[in-house]
Amino acid sequence: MEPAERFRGYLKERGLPFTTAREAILGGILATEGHFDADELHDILRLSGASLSAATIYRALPLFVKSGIISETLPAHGRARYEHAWGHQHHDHLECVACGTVIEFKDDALERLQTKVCRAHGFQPVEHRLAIKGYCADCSAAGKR
Amino acid sequence: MEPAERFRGYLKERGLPFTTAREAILGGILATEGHFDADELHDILRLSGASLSAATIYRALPLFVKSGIISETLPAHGRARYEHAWGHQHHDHLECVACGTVIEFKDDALERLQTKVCRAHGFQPVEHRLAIKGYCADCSAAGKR
DNA sequence: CTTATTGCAAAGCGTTTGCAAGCAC
DNA sequence: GTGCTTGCAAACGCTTTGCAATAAG
Repeated sequence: MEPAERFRGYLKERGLPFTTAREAILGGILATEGHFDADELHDILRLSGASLSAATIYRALPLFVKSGIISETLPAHGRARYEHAWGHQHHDHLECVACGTVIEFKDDALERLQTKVCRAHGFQPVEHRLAIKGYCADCSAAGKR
Repeated sequence: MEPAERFRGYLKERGLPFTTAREAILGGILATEGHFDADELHDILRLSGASLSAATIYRALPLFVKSGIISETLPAHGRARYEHAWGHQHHDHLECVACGTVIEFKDDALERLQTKVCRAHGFQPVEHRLAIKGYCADCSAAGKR
């Protein structure tokens, strides 16, 4: 199933309208590759001709999260950040503190160990988030550290 | 070395005064066991008789972070959070979404695997943060999930 | 035609900052 | 005394919300 299809289905299930604003925002989200925040999304929409108020974007974002199209990531600089979730399996992040690049990775052994730690504490995990900050290969080579 | 000693040393190194306000804030921080945010710290100080403005607390917190007494943790509910760092080795968190309890743990195998993942990506880690959200043993037993 | 959405502007919230008065050294 | 700190209140940036007008089904 495609994200657009899924989103329309989510709205229909709840009797919510698929407005032109929501259509534009969906397009804006799908046009981004990586991570984004509300303001960056607003800029993308402005550039693509759609002119929506910030309020509309802030009101729409939770719908996209609940429908599983995107998910919230760790906030940066005091702004909430989002990433694509639909069709993307769980992954963790390597964040370069010099250039801001985010490298996504997934390691099964790491996942298994986490499950093990949870079990040892009688803890029922729901989700987890691992972010490693440091210097990417390029910045490291360029002596930026 | 004790935290108080360390903090005074940090100030002295930079020719900064150890004011009564900073002394009170230091006391407030040491009086907390777990994690806290600026507002909770303010409350603790109010209860212990010291009456400081929020601005003073916000201005002091970076000094405590830089001196290594505390460190910033993942923000929650839009507020920056802190935890004791002095004398506490690195650890990760299990956060109960039902009762808010934070269980700290450390797992060497987990740490080693992370280092391995970084190496595989030519990434130079500086620090990492792992938070697992879910239900603690008590809440899980109480059927809160 | 009914109900939810939109834009606008105002309010909220945590955090930061300018300025005059007040301590630490 | 000199310089950094403090409190106050105003300013800030991100996000939320009340309200009247508007669009979706």
